[in-house]
Parts: sequence; structure tokens; C-alpha cells
Amino acid sequence: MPELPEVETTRRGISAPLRGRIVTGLTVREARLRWPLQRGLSAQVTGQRVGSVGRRAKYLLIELETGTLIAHLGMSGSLRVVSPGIPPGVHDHYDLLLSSGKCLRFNDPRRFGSLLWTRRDPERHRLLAGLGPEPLGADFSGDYLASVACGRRVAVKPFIMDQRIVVGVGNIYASEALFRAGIDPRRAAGRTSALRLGDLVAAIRETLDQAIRQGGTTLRDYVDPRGHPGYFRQQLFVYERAGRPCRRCGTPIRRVVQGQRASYFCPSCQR
DNA sequence: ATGGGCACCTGGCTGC
DNA sequence: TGCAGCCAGGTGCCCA
Repeated sequence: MPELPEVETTRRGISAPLRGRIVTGLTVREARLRWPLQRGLSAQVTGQRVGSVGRRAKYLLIELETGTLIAHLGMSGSLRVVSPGIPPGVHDHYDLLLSSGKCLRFNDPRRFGSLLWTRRDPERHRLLAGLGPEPLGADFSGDYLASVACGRRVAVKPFIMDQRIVVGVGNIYASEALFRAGIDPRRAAGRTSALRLGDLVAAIRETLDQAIRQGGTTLRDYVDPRGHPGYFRQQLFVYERAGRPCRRCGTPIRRVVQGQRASYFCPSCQR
């Protein structure tokens, strides 16, 4: 999926077409997503005006009058604003119909995405309650990262992908940020100096920020709400570049597996 | 508490 | 051409 930059690009794209519109229905073609779609969800949301469209971690928060729709894109999901008259494709699982005559259409080949409904403060929802700080927010600092890394033997790469530590850093940007900070992804989190963790915080911020400005990264499925891919792929230093020369020093990029996920790094630039 | 592994799914690509 | 095997942007849950 979509990591934070892709979710944020999606949020920006769907915000204007949704805000202030009335939900006129919800068409569900496939309810078996990561969490099965709640029965009767359409009746719950129909007739309500959309307020703001927010984001917490990789969750999109579509605020309605009596609650919030929480959408997650999983690994391969995308949301587009289209005319409901356009025939749905095989993996178009739901349409949120709007008074504007358009709809928000969710496509997700792997069905790891979800759509949840809560009447309470979404921050208190079971899936959001334990999340760490936003990487682009003020709470995410070198001091914070050093304090939570203390004593941790887990490798730094899975550590920064742990959503309880910091949210939004997925497999692409974890590798990219570690390259920019010059840190070997296999290094234990607790054996990385506070100074270097400070560099890592800056690198995560810079990487995510640049990716958002480029509309995210498209590897395979991802498209923004207008159907366009993201252009950050051209800026990737290491991700999916195994065997190719490091853009900084020419050393072949290495691929290793950590926690069943591929990690890419330059053995010369990263220590 | 921590770390590691599996599960959930489909599709695209590689190599025999 | 067909098919097995591997890989893919996430993350909740189970086990030791």
C-alpha cells in the first residue's frame, strides 16, 4: 500500500469532492475485506453530510454527522472519485455515492483494505488507539525516538515500521530513510546513537515530505483519486534496486529479508 | 514486554 | 503453452 504519502495524497484528492456533499448510498459488491464490512452500513451513513476528511497514520477519516468512516487501503487499495455510471471493474469493492452525482470508488485486488464505521471519537477506535506519533508532527523528535529505542534489540528497520513507535513508515520509505540517514537497516535500534536517531527522524520527515510533494510512489497498483500514478519512484535511492549501483557511491545495492519483508541498502554508505 | 512468524488475498513475473 | 514457485506498498494476532 500505500504508505503515508499515498494515503495523504488520497486524502487531499478526495477532500474537495466529498466535503459538504450528502451521502446518498453505499454500494457494496464485495464485503469480505480485511475486516468484513458491517451489515447495514449503507443505512447507517445514507443521508448524512460529509464534514472534513482527515488522516491518522494510514487511516482515512471521513467525518459524517453521527460518526466517522475509517478507510484503510491495505497493500493494493486505491480510492477514486468517478461517475457511478462507469462500469465497475473486478476489484471495485464499494462505491460511496454522493449528492454531487459522483462516487468514491474503492479498488483493491488483494482485499487487505477495509472500511469501518464508528460513532465515537475515531482516535479511540480499537485499531487507532495504540498508534504512535505522526512522523510529520512535533511529537516525533530525536529525543523521543532515542527514548523508545533504549534497550530494544530489534533491528532499526522493523522498529521504525512498528506503528506503535511512529506511524506511516512502510517498507519503501523505511529503506529510503535509512539510506538517507546512513544507517544499516540491520543495526539494533537500541545500539544506534541518539545523534544518529536524530538524523533518522530528519530523514524520515524529508523522505515522506518529498514523496507527498511528488504524489507518492507508484510501484504497481497505486493511483491517486484522479487516476494518476505517483512520481516519487524516480527519486528512490535503494528500494527495488538490488544489484544496481548506489546513486551516491556506486557500490551494488544489497537486498536482505527482515521480518519477511525485503530491505534494501548500500553496504558502503550505511553502517 | 519483546521478538519472531503466520495469516489474510490476488496477480504478475520467472523459470522449468 | 502450462504451471509451480516466488514476490508484492500492511498489520493483527499467536506463540515462545
